[in-house]
Amino acid sequence: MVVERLPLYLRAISNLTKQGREVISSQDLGAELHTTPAQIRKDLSYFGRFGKQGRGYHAGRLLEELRHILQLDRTWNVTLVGVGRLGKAIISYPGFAPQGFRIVAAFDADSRQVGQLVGGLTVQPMSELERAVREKDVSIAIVAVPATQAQAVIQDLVKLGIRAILNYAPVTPRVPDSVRVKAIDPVLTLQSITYYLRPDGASLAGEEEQDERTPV
Amino acid sequence: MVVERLPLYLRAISNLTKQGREVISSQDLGAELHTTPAQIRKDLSYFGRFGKQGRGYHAGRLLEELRHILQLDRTWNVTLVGVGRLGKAIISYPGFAPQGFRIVAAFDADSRQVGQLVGGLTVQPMSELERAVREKDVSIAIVAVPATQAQAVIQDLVKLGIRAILNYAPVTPRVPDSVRVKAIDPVLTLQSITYYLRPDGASLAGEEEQDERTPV
DNA sequence: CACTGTGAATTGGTTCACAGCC
DNA sequence: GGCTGTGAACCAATTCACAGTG
Repeated sequence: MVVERLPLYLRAISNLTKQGREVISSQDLGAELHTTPAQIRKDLSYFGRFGKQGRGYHAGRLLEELRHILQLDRTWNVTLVGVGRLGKAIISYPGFAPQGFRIVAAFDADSRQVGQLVGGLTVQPMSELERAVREKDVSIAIVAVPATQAQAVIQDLVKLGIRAILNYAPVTPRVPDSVRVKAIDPVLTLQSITYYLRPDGASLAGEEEQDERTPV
Repeated sequence: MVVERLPLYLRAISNLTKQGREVISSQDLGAELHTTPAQIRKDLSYFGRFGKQGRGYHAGRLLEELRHILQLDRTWNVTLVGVGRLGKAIISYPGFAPQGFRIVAAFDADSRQVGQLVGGLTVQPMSELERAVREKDVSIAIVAVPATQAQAVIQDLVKLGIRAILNYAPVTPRVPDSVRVKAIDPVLTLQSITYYLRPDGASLAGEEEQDERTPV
């Protein structure tokens, strides 16, 4: 839970830095992300003492500390499995690389996709997956295959030693505890959002806090 | 929190139903989603008494109840703002319609996009947004614009009476409490996942439970 | 004097365990 | 006998409030 918020802090600090801020307080960060300053101080204090009483946090220092904690002070090679419409959009998404996530190989079980050039990568057959994971030091996989294939693909990935999966398929796969799976499913997200769209402000059960959960 | 899990239950029940199951227990659902049966019973009991002691839950009945609770027993008109690469992928994604989410209009501030036909929709200029929201009874918007424009676009949407936003832009927008925002940001997701990818099983701070957060 | 870091208090969420019913 | 529904017990997360410090 705390860890899920750190990237948000990272982003906010980065924004404030771009606006020229050198020193920022938990107050500032709270305003940017609309959370409470106490929450932010508690979260940060969980990992160390990064601030100066009476002043606040040095933006550059805090940025580096957080990047280090999250292991974002290196690049990560990522493999993509499933190069359908969604997979193609993912490969072409320009937001990963600047944050140190490089998609270094793409695979598809459909032979019609194999060989195709997508976003600078040649789509490879699944049989090449093992070699790529081994040779390119890949520990993160993005799964964008149809639901029916997802569990099998994920099982393969786990067998090859993948330790983290970003799962776009609408399934809840079974994986060993040592593997982290994060799901991105806009339909699921919309399906919970509608709960709150009642005519007035009526609620069926006890009211909940606004959440704005970090993704998918 | 509970509400975020209901769509997952919905999906699991739907799967089990397709496999021919008529009656399902919290045990079954727990196995499918790997959560504890107790969690599932508690969650469901929060909204009513849907099961039969000694038997379990009637799948069809439970499905309908959950769909009703989440207001998924109707269709929802959705508008999309931002028809760049990401927006185009969203429009073309075939997963929304079967679940009752219909993208009924698409907008872009870039005049080069306007007029284009994407996934059966003609991209409209932002000036038409107000009319569309009013005439088509839209209460959900999907935002897929660049970060720089996101806050302004979301402010407009709120002003037009939009009550829920699925936000793909990498910003944490400020909205009134009455508006629900859910973010989908794969980069943020990857940035927290790397925390756990330490060489051995080492951890910087207290170990956390696996989460597999529902999306984004 | 402003702001952090943090124990203590509180709130919320999950798990336990069992009474009640089919 | 099997399984739900639910108080009670437990555990986790957030908020409070203030001592300590630059």
